[in-house]
Amino acid sequence: MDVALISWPSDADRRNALAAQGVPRLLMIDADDAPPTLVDCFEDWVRLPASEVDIAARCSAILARSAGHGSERPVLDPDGVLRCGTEWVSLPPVEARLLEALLDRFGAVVSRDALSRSGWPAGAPGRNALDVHVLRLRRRIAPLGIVIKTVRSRGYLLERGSALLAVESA
Amino acid sequence: MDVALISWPSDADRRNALAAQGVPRLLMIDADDAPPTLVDCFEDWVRLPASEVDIAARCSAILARSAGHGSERPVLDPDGVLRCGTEWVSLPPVEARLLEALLDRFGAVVSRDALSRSGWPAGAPGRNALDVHVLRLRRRIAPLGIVIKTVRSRGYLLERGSALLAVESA
DNA sequence: TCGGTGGCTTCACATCCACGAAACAGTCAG
DNA sequence: CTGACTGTTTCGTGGATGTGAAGCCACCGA
Repeated sequence: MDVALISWPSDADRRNALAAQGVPRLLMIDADDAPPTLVDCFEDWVRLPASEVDIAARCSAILARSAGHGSERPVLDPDGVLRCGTEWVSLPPVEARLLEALLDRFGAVVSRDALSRSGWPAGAPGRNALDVHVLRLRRRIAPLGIVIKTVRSRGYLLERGSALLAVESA
Repeated sequence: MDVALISWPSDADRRNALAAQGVPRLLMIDADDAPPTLVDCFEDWVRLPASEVDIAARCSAILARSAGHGSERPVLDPDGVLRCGTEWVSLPPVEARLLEALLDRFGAVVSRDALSRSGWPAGAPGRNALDVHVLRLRRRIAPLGIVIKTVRSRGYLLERGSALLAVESA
């Protein structure tokens, strides 16, 4: 695992993308810019110019934090408990299986077919069941700051929500 | 809650003392010194000279991180006395054994079966005995700010109550 | 540009089962 | 005898899962 070095605020998009996937980041800001508001425990910033030593120190501090902390990526334990940060929710069996499939490809698209097979290994019920379960799953995991995005006609994609990130760091 | 500003490395003793107490710290180091190795999530550092804005930004980042760490675990004496903070309650034999099992996996799910085996090593009585004892246990430990959460169809989970955490940290 | 259509979202039910809770009864110690 | 501890029965409530149907919206074709 490595720390991503990001120019701030010019590379804000890349930062948000990496944050959504829980990748550790170091934001590099210029002398005149305002310091960023950090979105999670796996982020830090330095003001340029900075020495190699300082940058390396901050990178290893981030990694040390993420090691002791468990990742900011959500974790689903075998009992159907989804944890993210200090919060957790319990997921009923079907939704747990669906989320597991999404989590295996965190940040990437999972097709409806693949999801359906994960949720109902013995064969899916009605076509609409998946939609409804995704809806319920969305509402259940929303408090954890995790979001299921729709990729039309391709499938679904799991990532960290952006709205809640702002709240958390406030 | 406030962040302690500490000169580094000259005030190392004070830093260690505060770290032991879990007080958030910001280490201020001079231009030529090597960056410190951070001991926990509640610590950060800046290189002097630094602007007010930068220092404030780092302080609030520390505070944001510290939200949600550190939960105190209750302790169960061999004689069936459960202590948490300054409060305590005494537990009857069955409930003590149940709580012991929950405590062994504090914060994680314990299945009803496992609980049942812990509570009645010689074989469980009726199916509902467990429900009733969990109910009684809940009421008994509630004053200590400990909560048994139900994870439907999976088991139970012991954790600190959220309401009391809010009160305590206020 | 105007409909249409497929794909997704959401709601309203219906069913089934797990768990919660009360009320009651038996046992044992002080 | 009294009260704490334990176990059982019983009933109610709410969660989990599926289904049908209505609504929205982007996109495609005429």
